[in-house]
Amino acid sequence: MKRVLTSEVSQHAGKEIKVQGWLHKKRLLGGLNFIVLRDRGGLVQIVVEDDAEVEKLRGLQIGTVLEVTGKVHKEERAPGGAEIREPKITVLVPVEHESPIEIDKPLSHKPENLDTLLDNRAIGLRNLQEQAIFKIQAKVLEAMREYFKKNDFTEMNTPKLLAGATEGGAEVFKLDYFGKEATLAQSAQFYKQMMVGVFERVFETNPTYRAEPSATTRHMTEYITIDAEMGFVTFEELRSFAGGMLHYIVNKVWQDCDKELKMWNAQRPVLADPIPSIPMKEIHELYTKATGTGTVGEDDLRPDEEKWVCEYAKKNLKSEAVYVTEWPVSSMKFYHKINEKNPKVADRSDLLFRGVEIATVPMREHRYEVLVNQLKAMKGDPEAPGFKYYLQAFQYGLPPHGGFGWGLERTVEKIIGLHNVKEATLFPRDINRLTP
RNA sequence: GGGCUCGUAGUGUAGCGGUUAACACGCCUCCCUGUCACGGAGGAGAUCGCCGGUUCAAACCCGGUCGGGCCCGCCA
Repeated sequence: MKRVLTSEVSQHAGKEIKVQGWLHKKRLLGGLNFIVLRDRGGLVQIVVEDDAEVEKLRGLQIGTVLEVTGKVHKEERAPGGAEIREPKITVLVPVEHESPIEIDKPLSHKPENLDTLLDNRAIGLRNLQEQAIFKIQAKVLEAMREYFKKNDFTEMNTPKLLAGATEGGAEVFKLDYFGKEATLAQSAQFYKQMMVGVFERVFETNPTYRAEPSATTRHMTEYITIDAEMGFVTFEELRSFAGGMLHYIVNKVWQDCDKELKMWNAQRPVLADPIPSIPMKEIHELYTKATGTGTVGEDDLRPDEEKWVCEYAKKNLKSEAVYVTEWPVSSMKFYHKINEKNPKVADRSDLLFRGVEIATVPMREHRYEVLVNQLKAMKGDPEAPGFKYYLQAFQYGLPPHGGFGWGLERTVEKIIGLHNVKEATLFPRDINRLTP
């Protein structure tokens, strides 16, 4: 007999079927008993009246792997409108140990309980509500891929084992590479720019590694970056493209993930089109005026300031996402493009969404000589292995281009309304966690 | 790296000097023919993170230590 998925059981009313899955819940009432079976399609209720069948489950815990054959009945009182009766139960894999965490009701996501949640991840993820986070994550990725493909991007994969740091700033992980020192990629930056010379438009969705000793709700040492780069593009076009992607993601997720979003009571974000922009200087002034905390003159936004400006944009600009523009050159990377009209600022925008930065969206300096000079000015050696091959691409012709690095887990966290990026990561890695 | 906090049955919490450490969920036994957070009766399960100190007496106070969390810095 062919296996039927729980989600398709109701289509087999009146027929004998076989289902396979995990014991999700036992409700033993006595003469009439209900067990709930979970498979990739969801849940199905099985009514067990035969004592001998009930007895097969004695001592077996949630998680036990079962095969059940029985007759499908349309039944209004059953969840999903159908159930399996007169079952013959076969225990495929008995589980005798009690589950370390419960999987049939919402798990605690309180910060102080995160350790339990993550230590028992393999079991906890069987919880339907936990699964929903990652179905939404998969949908976000699907939406991004679709959006890239519609815009004629080529998907690629660049190496994560590197000879040297790809850019200044973030700390890198160092490791032994057959006696030489290698690093883990802290960004696909250089490779995606090189690939502009090949495909014009490229993207990848791969891990990024940062050895930052950060212990916050927004940082991990390994996370997925959606890296994109496009040639022959103006700053305005680039910003419009990235903003369009957030719109596309939200539309897609709210179209396809209704059930999952409801499990978390996720509220659809209000987004203006185009995503509004506020220069950093103006944000500092507004924030200082509103809170009394003096940030005027600073070359970055404080975390609290990022939250504040998102609230401000929601209230005044009808958008829960906002671009921070006109970044001072004092905090720019050597490969960023300095604004042609105002040399005090770089052509960079950070996309803030519901209080956190989810993407950095800058233009790159594409002129070889200018780029080398900017590198040297920041004490970089153009001959170093980390830079040499990167610069080669420019020497042989790269058009004006720009791109972005977009944090997948932060995006999912904020779409759902979670409070820690680790909640939106299957097996998070941070300064305190390397397992499971 | 700095600051502030928290470690009590499998899980989530209460207790904050004084007999046997309490409650909920889960687990075990029994009852229960429409449950769906089933209900009812009973039961098992905790050297109160660890080490030391103060005290007649420490889960509780003090010091140290280990492990978390949150914020800042840094970063996406």
